[in-house]
Amino acid sequence: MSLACDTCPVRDRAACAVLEEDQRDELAKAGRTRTLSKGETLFTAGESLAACATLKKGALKITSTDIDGRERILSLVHPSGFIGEMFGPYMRHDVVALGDAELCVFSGPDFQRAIERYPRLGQALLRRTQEDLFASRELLALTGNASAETRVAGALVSFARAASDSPCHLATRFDLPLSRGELADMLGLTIETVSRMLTRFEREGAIRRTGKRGIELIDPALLPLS
Amino acid sequence: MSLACDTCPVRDRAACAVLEEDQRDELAKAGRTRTLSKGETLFTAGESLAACATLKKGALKITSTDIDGRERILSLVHPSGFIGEMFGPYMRHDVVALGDAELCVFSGPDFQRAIERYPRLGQALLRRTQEDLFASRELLALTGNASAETRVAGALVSFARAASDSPCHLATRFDLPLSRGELADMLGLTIETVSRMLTRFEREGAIRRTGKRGIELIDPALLPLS
DNA sequence: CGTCTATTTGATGGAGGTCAAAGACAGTGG
DNA sequence: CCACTGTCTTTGACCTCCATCAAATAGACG
Repeated sequence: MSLACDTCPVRDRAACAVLEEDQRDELAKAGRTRTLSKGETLFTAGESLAACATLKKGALKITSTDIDGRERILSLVHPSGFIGEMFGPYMRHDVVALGDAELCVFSGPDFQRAIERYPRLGQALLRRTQEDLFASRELLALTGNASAETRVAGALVSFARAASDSPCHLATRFDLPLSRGELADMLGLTIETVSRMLTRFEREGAIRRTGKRGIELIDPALLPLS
Repeated sequence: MSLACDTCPVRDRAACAVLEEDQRDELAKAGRTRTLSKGETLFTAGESLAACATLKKGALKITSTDIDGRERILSLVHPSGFIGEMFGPYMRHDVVALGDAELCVFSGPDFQRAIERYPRLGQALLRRTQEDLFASRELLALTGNASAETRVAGALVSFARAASDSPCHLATRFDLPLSRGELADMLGLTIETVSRMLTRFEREGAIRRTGKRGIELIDPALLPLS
């Protein structure tokens, strides 16, 4: 199935936005639309198939699972994000839908050809990959030697930033994109500790919780950021 | 000062190796050689100057420092490695020499122009940046919820792998590229804990230590990897 | 209303951080 | 050659923070 770029919700923001219209249509011929429902797996670590995708709707998590079966969330992917493993011989991580999601999927070789044909696409991806690298290092710094309090606070601020339109501004009301368990897996903590920290922040007047996922930032200055 | 690519020790492995000879000479005109001595800083987080570099000799660490002044090592850079922040308006992290080092340095704009002119260069950097991203995520997985024992063991194996010629083989004798303190900063532990774990591994017969930095892998199977 | 799952809260213990001090070297100068 | 100094590492004692275990609560849904 070929792609309907005309109606694509991320056509101006995704990597392919740097292409001319005819180039994008050409690329679209190599891609396929795919929908995932909550919890469904897009890629599995170790798969020999190199592939990549642009996320159109929903959210994904990139995870690795250690020997004892404990899952670690390495990154979150938001709409217009790119998940790419064009080069390696196999997929390095699991990629799973956090909720219902919709993507454009390309085979690794197809996409590599597109990069060679359209240098601007490669440059756009380079920029994106560098951003992903910085995000990964930021998470590394956050989970490195910070206290549980600081980690949870940092995650809240990071979600508040992602939920606002401008990246330097915090949304005051937003929904957590993750369950307590997923938040714990991302921060290297346990469900109980995450829950306790949220309770503490609410008791101290920094946030208010509405339902399981809703967060309202009352006084971000009370969050113990590092 | 223009660069002497002819005598460059990493001319076949660095990103610029994908260029034709005349293209590389052209790029060299924009670059400068720089030497650093142990502990010297190449880039400082927050610097407004976008720049990038290829490491020719020595080793670097990429670090971030949190508010209480605790340093976290986010990545190590080995010869032929690329340190690039071409796009952002400012440097995201500190980059410091672990020992004496030698590099080619380019200004961000100069290098961006080179990428536009030579698409193969951009593709090579994309591949490298993806590798860096995977390495960062691997460290994230290692330091996430593993025990101190597992983290130190993982670091040892990773260094043993880096010290051997083939990436799937472990060197049996090698020198740690980091001090105890740096190792601790990289693994999110303390100096004392790192020291205790090394003592434990030696007592259990997994390794032998010679001097401060020397490590001999006696029985890697005894290392408690996850 | 009953069942299932996600979350919260409490009690307890252990891994690792913190504080403190002793070695182990390398370099310096007498 | 030998003290002296400064830095890095090791080792020990103690205590804190967070994981673990356990149970209560809250929603979601049939």
